[in-house]
Amino acid sequence: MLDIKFIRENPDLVKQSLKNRNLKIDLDALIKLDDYRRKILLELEDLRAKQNKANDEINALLKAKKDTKDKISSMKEISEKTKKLESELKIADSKLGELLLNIPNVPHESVPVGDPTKKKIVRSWGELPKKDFKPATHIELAQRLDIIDFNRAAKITGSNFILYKGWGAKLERALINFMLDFHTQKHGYTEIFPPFLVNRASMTGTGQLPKLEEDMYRLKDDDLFLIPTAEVPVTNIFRDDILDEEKLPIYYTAYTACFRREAGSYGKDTKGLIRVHQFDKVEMVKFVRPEASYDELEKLVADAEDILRALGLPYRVAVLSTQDLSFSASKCYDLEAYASGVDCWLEVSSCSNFESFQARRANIKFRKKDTKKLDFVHTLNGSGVALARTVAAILENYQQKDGSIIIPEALRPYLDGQEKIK
RNA sequence: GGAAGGAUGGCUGAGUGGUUGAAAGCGAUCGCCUCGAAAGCGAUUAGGCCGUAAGGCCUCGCAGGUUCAAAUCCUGCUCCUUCCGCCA
Repeated sequence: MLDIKFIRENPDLVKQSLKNRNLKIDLDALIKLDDYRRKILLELEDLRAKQNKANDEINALLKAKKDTKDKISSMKEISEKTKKLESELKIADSKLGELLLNIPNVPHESVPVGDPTKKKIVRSWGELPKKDFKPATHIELAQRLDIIDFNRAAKITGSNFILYKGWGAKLERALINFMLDFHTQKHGYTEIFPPFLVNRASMTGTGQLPKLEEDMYRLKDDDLFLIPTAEVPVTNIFRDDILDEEKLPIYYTAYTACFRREAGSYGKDTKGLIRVHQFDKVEMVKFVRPEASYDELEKLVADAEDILRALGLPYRVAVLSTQDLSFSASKCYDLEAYASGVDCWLEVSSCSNFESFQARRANIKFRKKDTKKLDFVHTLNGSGVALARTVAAILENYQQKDGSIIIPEALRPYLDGQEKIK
């Protein structure tokens, strides 16, 4: 979340950022509430100071074995006033806290302003595959090769779930291992295997709650949530912690399944692997010094790109515009892999800098080496990369005229040295 | 799921109503000593809010309550440990 002090001191900047995100939030009401809160706080502190003083006096009287009756009875009134103010303050605090939790991060100045069409392609890599036949979609290919069974997944669970089978299941597992090995061996990440269920505090820490509760799978009896991304458990590793500056930057990578209700997105990309309720993803998460976070973001994107290059998937990199930016992010690059069957650029990675937004919510600090003072870390995360769509791109781009799939070389060591799925 | 015990600063741990934001020890940092180090000695060593500052206020797992006054008493909750049960 944003620092209330920052909002108070930069109201116009925050208002402009809300406008750029196309959100209508009454910031003046929030500032007014904060004024009220601070006024009460001042009064209350004054009363408490009186109480503390009186306590010392009563104590001194007791020590001197003198009568304390008058003093105590005169303090009763103040005690009641204090209680009243305390409850008023509590109400104001919780209202303000709620409002603050719903203010999104301020986009970085380099982020294009406007609706999602304003996103900017900053670079691309690879040749679009040219085939002398009409490429099939991953759905057709998967069914023909009997490596994904959409119908039985729907029977077992519901629509938009995936059941991988045979070489499909193996391919999925190979991709996970390949990506984890790549990031740990070549990019210096430490591997994490976190819980797939998290509590409310964790979901609030990374910014999914309170705004996006209806997009999450929730276990009502236990008030736990299925993670929508490994970002949630991995970022929350350091919730309420103070890190040493020497330990920064910290790079973590984790495979997890990701669960998304995708409420309200019916009818959009609902076929095949493009939009599903459960998918696998290898995620990268960074904890860095504030000055370093934008350089780290570039490196993070490069780390994700390396995966797509190693897999030989043509892709492009886009900076998202202010209205496309997620709630907690200040800047985000999307990686889009081209898939020839559906003839679409598929979003397979989102790499974001959250600056101190998540760190403030989750209370993740570090102690500066020189001044010994505390400051919030900056957090970043990026997919490296999301699997279902990547599988679609691999199947479609590597398909042969006979319907078989050439396995990208980088994956062969993970697939018994096999060169083809047929 | 049942029973018992516990949660205090970076760590260990004292503290059962008022001078305790908190003893003591460890660790850490700085200084003295030393050629250098160890040992020893001395000092410093929680975070947040308000304030230019002086200073004030808050915080002893969380939330309520009792009281003039709560780390300390009461209630609820969360988490941890141990034992039993169940279980991959």
